[in-house]
Amino acid sequence: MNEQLQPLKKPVRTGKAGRSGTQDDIVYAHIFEAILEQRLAPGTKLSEEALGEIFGVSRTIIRRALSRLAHESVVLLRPNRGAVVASPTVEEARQVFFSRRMVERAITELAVEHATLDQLNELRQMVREERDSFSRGDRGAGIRLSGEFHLKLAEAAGNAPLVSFQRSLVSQTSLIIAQYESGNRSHCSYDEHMQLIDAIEARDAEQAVSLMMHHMDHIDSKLNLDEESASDDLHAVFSHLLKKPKVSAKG
Amino acid sequence: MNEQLQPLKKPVRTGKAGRSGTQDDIVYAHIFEAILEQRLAPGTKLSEEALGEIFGVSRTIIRRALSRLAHESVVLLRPNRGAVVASPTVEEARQVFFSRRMVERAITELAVEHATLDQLNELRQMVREERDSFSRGDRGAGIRLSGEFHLKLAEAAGNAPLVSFQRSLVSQTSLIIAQYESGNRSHCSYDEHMQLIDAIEARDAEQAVSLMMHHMDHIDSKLNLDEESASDDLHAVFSHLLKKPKVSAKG
DNA sequence: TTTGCATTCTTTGTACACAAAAGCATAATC
DNA sequence: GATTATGCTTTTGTGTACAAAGAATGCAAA
Repeated sequence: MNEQLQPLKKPVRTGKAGRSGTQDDIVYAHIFEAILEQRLAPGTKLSEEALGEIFGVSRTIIRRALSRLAHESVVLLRPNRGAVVASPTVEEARQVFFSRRMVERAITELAVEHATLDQLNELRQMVREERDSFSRGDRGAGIRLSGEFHLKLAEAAGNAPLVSFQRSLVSQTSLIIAQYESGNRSHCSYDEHMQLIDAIEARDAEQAVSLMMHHMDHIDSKLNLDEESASDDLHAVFSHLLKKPKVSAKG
Repeated sequence: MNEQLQPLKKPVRTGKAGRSGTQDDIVYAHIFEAILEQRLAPGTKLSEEALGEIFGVSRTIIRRALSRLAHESVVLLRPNRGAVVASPTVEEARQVFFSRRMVERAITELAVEHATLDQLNELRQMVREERDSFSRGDRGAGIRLSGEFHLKLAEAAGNAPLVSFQRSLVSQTSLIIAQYESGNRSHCSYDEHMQLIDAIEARDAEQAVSLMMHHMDHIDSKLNLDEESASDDLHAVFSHLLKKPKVSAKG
């Protein structure tokens, strides 16, 4: 209980905000990152007081961060019961993927029209970082960077509502991957990301969309959503009843 | 300053929540309704203290409601500067409409597959209410009910992320209509809504999507986004600089 | 032993007080 | 007379105390 971070150092990268972080941005980013990197398992209870102590801020800040996360369906906010890390069911996962296909298609088409060379080079840089993460075995960072790639692509498409929706979808997708990805098949999406950028730079809409749809298929096929989801499914079904306050920060 | 509602009576309809309202739901719904019905003009400053006094709750509740509205891009939350009713620019309006076309197409296709007869009858009931509002000259309620129709349709489609995105888009669309609709052409969408329900009930996907797309065209064509947006545009451009604390509750 | 109830304890919900930041007006100086 | 600086006011940001709602535990009765 008495382990506490020195008051809010690491700004993390909150996406793009120039002012890299008011306090709640920082808390938000930390919790989100912890969820993505599976240091916080689905179903884990997120006590306001405990988090406040850990981050050295009051419950007010924590509450705002949790509220944002809840709006993106990454945590579940139960009235009078507090927040838990969301445990998407198989059906919810399917719905997220359906929406993502729709959005990614639109984003790709818009990006072919609007993405600047600067933006495409930024995207390439992100893919390199993603590849480095996987090659040094940091799966959590890899998943996070892969998500940030798709978010950056949405920004390059230049449609604000789509960006906002995509942010929510990417967050949920990351959670789903963390929960359902079948073990050892490494999540090596960086190659497909690179090809996608090339097709966009060539302004080849048909090819770009085709690559994106295949990319979605590949992500999909790595998950246990369809067949063997029996045991995992059972776990997912009951995980919101079970309370396992496994705050797996190093003991 | 000393006019105050008796502490939070009218629950409004917050959408579908069984427990029809914690305090912030009620405040949220009231402010949202006021914006939709143009009792709060774009650019209007939303002071936390004033609203708290009006609704008889503390700033904490107001702040949460404003935060939700900001997440839906209905109000703009400027750090240390407070909240104002959003003033979507022409470009932002175009982006919202682009996203809406995409989402409405998907929703229509899903609704053809999944909507139950009960849901379709509920939708018909909503359209009747919408028609009644317009026929008794209540344009604000009409716009709101029209938006709620599209939201209900999204729920009938059975995809949670789409519902959430649609909620945000509908809110923004209502704001855009309030800001840009060219005067006297009454917003009589209820007829198209009825035809749409019929096509969905007939499970005629092609027809339903076609109707929906034409419906979008019609909404679009009633707005001043394309040509004559000069003066209105100027107003929109500067409304975030000007401060006009026109809290148009009856003085 | 098990089940139902009551009490206690933990955790969230709300209000309020204080601190800090931004805006405004006044005044002084160039 | 215009412009800038400074302090004054208003409004938001944050922390904290208190209230209320759930959950857990223990005791009693069947």
